[in-house]
Amino acid sequence: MENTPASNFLQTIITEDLASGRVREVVTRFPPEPNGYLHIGHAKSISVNFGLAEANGGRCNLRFDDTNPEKESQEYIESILEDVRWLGYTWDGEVRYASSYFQQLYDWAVYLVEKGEAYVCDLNAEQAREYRGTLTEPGRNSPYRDRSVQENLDLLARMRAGEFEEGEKVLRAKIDMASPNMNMRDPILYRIRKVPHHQTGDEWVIYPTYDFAHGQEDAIEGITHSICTLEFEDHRPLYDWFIEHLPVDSRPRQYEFGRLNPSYTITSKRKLKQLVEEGIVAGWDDPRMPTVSGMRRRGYTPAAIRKFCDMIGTTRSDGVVDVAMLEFAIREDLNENAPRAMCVLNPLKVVLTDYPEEKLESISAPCHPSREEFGQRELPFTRELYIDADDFREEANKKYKRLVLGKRVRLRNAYVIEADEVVKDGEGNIIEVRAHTIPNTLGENPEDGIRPRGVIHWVSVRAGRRAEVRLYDRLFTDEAPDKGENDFLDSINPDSLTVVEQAWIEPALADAEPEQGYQFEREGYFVADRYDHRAEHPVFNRTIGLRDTWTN
RNA sequence: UGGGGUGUCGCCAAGCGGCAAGGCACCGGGUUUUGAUCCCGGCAUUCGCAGGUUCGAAUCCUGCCACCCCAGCCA
Repeated sequence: MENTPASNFLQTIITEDLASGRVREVVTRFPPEPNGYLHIGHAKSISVNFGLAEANGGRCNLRFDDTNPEKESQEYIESILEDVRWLGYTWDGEVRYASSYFQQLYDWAVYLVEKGEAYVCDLNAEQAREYRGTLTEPGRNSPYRDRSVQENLDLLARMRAGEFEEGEKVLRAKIDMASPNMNMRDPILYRIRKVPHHQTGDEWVIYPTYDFAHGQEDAIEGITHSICTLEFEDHRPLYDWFIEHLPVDSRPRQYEFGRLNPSYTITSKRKLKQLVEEGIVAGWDDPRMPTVSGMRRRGYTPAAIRKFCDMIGTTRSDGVVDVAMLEFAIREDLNENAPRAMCVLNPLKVVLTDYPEEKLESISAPCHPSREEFGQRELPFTRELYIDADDFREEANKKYKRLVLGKRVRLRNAYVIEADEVVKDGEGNIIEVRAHTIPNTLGENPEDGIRPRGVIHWVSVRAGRRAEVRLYDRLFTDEAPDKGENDFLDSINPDSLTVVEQAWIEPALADAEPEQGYQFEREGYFVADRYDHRAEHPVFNRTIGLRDTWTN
């Protein structure tokens, strides 16, 4: 995998650390909590963490930060593993779990208690909030702050033994209730949760908080650069506090970068989960979802996602990235790598009156306009064809480069035809166009010098196959569905999915492998649905339309 | 009225005292059996604002403004 030596502030830090000898090797980690599916924002984090390790000859771990069993599940673990692999990354060694360090974390908690730097607090959640103060007022010390080491040790052991109920007691670090940084106001290290954990079962009834766990997990694994997003910046002093006050044998450092916010998209796990649970989308992997699995099903490729992550860069500024950049990345990949095919989405029958009824001609056409190695495919050509209804008008001005009554058009990869008359139903709708072929125009221009006005795609009525095509559009109509007071559900795009039940495809397409991407010429990029596509019932999803610069 | 951040073209983003890279988008033109691709060309006398230092500033200093994050026993 080519890795552009992405120059960003993190690489600068790493380069200096390597040069100064602060670290001998770069070790990063991607630490998802298994409480939802990975989305495009995670893809950026993955790209940053694995990318930096790779670019510097280092390693990157995959570690589940599973410290809150209430919200986590094995299903999420499996989806995350699959997504990271699909994106093309290989983590160092085995998959890690924060939960496998629970005993070590507990021992360190005991260590802090023994040093008089942590205490068991009996304040309930509401009281704790009151004691914590506000952004502008300092907090007050908990009345339980000065318990003896002996008592704290006893209480902590009993918390672990399950002698207290949830919410009754917590273990807190003794730092500074007057700190302007809320995170330093005696943060909670352990809380009681009498729920089974997906990895440790019922072994524990107390669980460490993110703050008490994350840095130590990094230290245990020898992480040199612990990279996270901006909202954790205020936690860094606490992260460092634990590393300094605990007998850990490695000194990881935390660095933060700006989160990815694509326009017309939401990346809040909570809200994505809501879309799934309320049935607004078909699931976490619905092609309209910004999840890795959704994008996969939509037809995005790992290469395109990685390219996009490279394009947007890694900085500490917080902005909205135009989804057009993501769309550019997938178009660029598919333009280069997707075989071409023809599919008529809105069929209108054309009868070539000069073409014999029984005749079936097999026309060989290239699978890609510039990559010969893609080979050729056979296109059956017959008297009756389907073209797209939008590609025919009874009359039109010169700017309309398609079929017009009395005019000529090139059938892609086949003959030039000329429209002679239209057949309408009782309501005046055009139901058929009668036309004739211009002789010797297969691969040649008309001998009379009259050039066709354009090129349109087609599929044989007799030899073509019916297909279901799902046309996806952006899920939200608002550029920032999440912004300020906006309720993201108010800007759901009612037309984000249009199912075309009777599209017509060239026969070879029925045998497409699931997940194979194609360019349906003049229409866009499509992918054979990962789950529903079958030769007997072809199903294609529109990944993204072709760039369209046609201005009326 | 606390603390932590960020402000360079519509969007992303280089730049780190020597006189504004690149990409996306957009706008022209050329090629084309995809109104696609490709190819050429255009697109910030200006870097949130105001002062100051300097021969010289987006880059240094001062002040101001805007936006983001923090008061979960979530991560």
